[in-house]
Amino acid sequence: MEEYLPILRKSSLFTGVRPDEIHVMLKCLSARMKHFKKDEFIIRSGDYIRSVGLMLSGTALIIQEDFWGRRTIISEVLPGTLFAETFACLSSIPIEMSVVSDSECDVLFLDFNKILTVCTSACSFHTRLIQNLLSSIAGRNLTLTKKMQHMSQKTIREKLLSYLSAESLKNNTSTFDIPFNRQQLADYLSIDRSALSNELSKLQAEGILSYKKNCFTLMEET
Amino acid sequence: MEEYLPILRKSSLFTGVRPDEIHVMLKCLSARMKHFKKDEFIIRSGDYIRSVGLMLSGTALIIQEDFWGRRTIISEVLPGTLFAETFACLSSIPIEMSVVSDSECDVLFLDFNKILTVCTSACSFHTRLIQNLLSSIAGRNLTLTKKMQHMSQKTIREKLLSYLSAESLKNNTSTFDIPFNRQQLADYLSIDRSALSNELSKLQAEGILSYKKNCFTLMEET
DNA sequence: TCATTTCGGTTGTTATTACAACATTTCGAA
DNA sequence: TTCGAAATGTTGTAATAACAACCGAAATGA
Repeated sequence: MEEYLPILRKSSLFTGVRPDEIHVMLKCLSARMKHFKKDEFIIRSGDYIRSVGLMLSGTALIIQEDFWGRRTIISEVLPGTLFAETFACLSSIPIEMSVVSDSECDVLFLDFNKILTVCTSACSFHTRLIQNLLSSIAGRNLTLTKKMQHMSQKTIREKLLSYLSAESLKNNTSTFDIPFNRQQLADYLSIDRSALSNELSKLQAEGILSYKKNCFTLMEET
Repeated sequence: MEEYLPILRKSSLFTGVRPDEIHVMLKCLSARMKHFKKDEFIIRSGDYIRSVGLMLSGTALIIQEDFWGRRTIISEVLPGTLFAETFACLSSIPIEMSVVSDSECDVLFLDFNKILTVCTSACSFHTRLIQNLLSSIAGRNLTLTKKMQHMSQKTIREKLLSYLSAESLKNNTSTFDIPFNRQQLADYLSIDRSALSNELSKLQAEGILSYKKNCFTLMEET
């Protein structure tokens, strides 16, 4: 377990917690580690979740199956990633996706109720843990809300302007870098890459914005 | 304040809390009520939020402005609605939307840190409050994730099947009712209503599904 | 009951997008 | 520097969607 301390320290759940405290906390939370071989179910769709998972080593895939059994990979779980928090918070709803190991894995499971319930005054760190958990979920919330706003626009042009406008406001400047290359941006907005490039050209030609590589400038209305 | 007890009881924040307890809690949390006239800022974009808001009476609009100053209404805040939770959790990030009263309003503000920090053993209800807050945010998270999965599909057909498949799995049956009429479903998926109807017809003709009003049946693969 | 409105489906036209194929630029490694 | 690979931009075409206009059925309510 000791060996995974660096991973734990970097995880969103334990940010701001001193290494020596983490040790005490794991005891207090009766955390349990479990080993998985490749291609085992870590969480099975339909389960009722009472623990959050924290990937210590190895990788897993979050997978969803539709009515006809077609599988979609929702995301990858890398070391240090917290997963299943949402369904741990909503323990009355069965989880609608599976987590399957993609290599040998060590996973730490933390009982959700123990995180919530303050045990003794000595465990003051509970507050911090709860804060981190809330931040983690709220952060994802924010990410999703933003992406949704862009994606709910009808045309590629509107999606682009919605995204770039948000980036501009976030950075509080009309000139800014974006963290995506063209293909990544296209994937993020669920559009075609070449159509994206094309629309960018048009926007530039019309004087609505200008760009060079990943650096964009939005123009004030004339 | 007394008059608003029914509203508070119905709010997601106080579910599971006894009416007499709510009274004590409000004191303990040093909740403060504020009155707004129509068209006043309840929360201003760029603010750093440290309290969650709970609408007691009246309605407000959550509004966003883009780079060019174009306004979009994100949602409506009705009595009993909790708002600004996400940014209260992420207090280091300035809020990117404004809340503006759409009529005379009474709003209850609850200090976020006081909700998180357990004060005395007598205030055991903190745990419940935190649980409710987590559930609220996690619930929205789930809603957003689902919608995102449907919306990120490229064609209307794929969006529809993604949505219907999810509904089917949620209800654990291949025949189920959906809570939307055609226009609402189209709005939810950000597509055109007539195009939606059209695609439904085709899907039925192809024997992939059948429907009658809001009742749908998905067919097994032949 | 009848009148009216709302809702869902259909069709044709136009606009937008995806896709493929290819050109150009950029960048890093040999 | 030169070469090759990856990223980005451009263009044409086919597929798809939005939009408008319309019809009929169902719901509503006077």
